[in-house]
Amino acid sequence: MMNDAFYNLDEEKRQKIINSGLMEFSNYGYQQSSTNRIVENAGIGKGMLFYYFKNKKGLFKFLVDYSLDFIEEYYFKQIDTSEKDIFNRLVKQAKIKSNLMTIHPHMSKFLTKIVLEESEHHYISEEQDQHIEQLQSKVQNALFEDLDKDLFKDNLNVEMSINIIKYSIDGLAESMKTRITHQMIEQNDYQSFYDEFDLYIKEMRKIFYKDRD
Amino acid sequence: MMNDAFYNLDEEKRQKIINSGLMEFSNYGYQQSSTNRIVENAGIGKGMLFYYFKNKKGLFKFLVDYSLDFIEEYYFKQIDTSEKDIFNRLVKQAKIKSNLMTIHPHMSKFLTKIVLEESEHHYISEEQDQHIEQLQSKVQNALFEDLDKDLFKDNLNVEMSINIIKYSIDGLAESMKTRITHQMIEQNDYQSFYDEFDLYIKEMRKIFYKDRD
DNA sequence: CAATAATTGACCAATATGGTCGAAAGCGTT
DNA sequence: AACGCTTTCGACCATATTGGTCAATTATTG
Repeated sequence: MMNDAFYNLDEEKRQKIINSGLMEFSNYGYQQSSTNRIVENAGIGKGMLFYYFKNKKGLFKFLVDYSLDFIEEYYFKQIDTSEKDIFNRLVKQAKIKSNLMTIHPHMSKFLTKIVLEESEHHYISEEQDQHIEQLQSKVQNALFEDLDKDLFKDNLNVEMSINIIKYSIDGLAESMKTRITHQMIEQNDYQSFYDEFDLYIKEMRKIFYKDRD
Repeated sequence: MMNDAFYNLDEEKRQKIINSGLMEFSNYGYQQSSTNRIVENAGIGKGMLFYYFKNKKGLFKFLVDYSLDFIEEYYFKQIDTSEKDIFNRLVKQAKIKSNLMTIHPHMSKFLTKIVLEESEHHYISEEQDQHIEQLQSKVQNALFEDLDKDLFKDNLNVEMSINIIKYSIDGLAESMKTRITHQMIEQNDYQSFYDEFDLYIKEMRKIFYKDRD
């Protein structure tokens, strides 16, 4: 599936190739993706792609494995279920997600695509499919397992409340993503977003959690 | 942009062509879309597409106009701002959305694409761009204008609450979309979803609105 | 310097692209 | 049936793109 040569490449070049592949596949899907564009964006000669990976399918499979392994390493090693407060946990998770975007801007979209789109499944092996399922249930656990339900107001349905909180934070993060301006990226100034985010968390604590005594 | 002949087509055929176009463009974006696939899915000869519309760009522009007009007609004529209860309003809006999916399964994705994706904007005229903006602000109004804020609990920030409610309903609808099974579609049985939806609405009323006396 | 590894891009057959056009078919009028 | 007009088709076109190959070149190593 992958030549040793690729493994021995210097990290910068490897990452450039990986990023180029992730971007292409996440933008176009497997079929419509072009190996020509991939090598162009990666800044390597056409031949190398087929030297490192024997063909297009080999590259795709490698990227699936790479992404799954990366997420497992990067994402789960940072989340601890000892945190019993759902807000702390979700905020931390949102931060991890946003950090991931700076390291691997296209991995998130790539993974979403291979998980959701039926058509991509033809190019994913049985093992990889199992790996994906296992990962998904791990996410579910990491988010909802072992929370302190006593923090919630007594009259609330905790499970529903947790979902409402999760949807809200996701929606809020999504809304912020579309509201980011070029100026903010250049100046690396996301303070107003952090502030807004904190305000919402505070408001939701007030809504869902018992009043502090 | 469009031949009269297309206008005089019988409705079924017209819709098949429109749907085929919407599907293609929403799945692949303008550049990657194939006129060959469009005519194939529409069940017409290649020549007809360029007889009705003079070229690919003409078809695309027509679809943009058609979709914007359709939404304006279909969507806004159904929403009334006399409804002062945010939940009633949002639930109605969710229903309209889901009805739209049965009439024009790909229009929603098509519109999302032309609104969000930078690349598609090259193929959209100035007028159309203005039409889009105007529509977006109308949506904003239709959702949030003229609500009865007294229904909310006194200690809540109403604006934030409304956003939380909106994100939750969107997230819930999205989650349900992915959980739909083939079986359910065949049997046209969405009762369990309606029930679940109602439960969430009831819970959120409890959370955000003052207790009934 | 020789052997080996890494790298390139011109090149390939195959396919797909947006678009054309001549021919045929339909259809209403005379 | 003969006419003119509109519709319809799909073979066809030049051009571009596809995934993939490979002879030739350059770096690296022993």
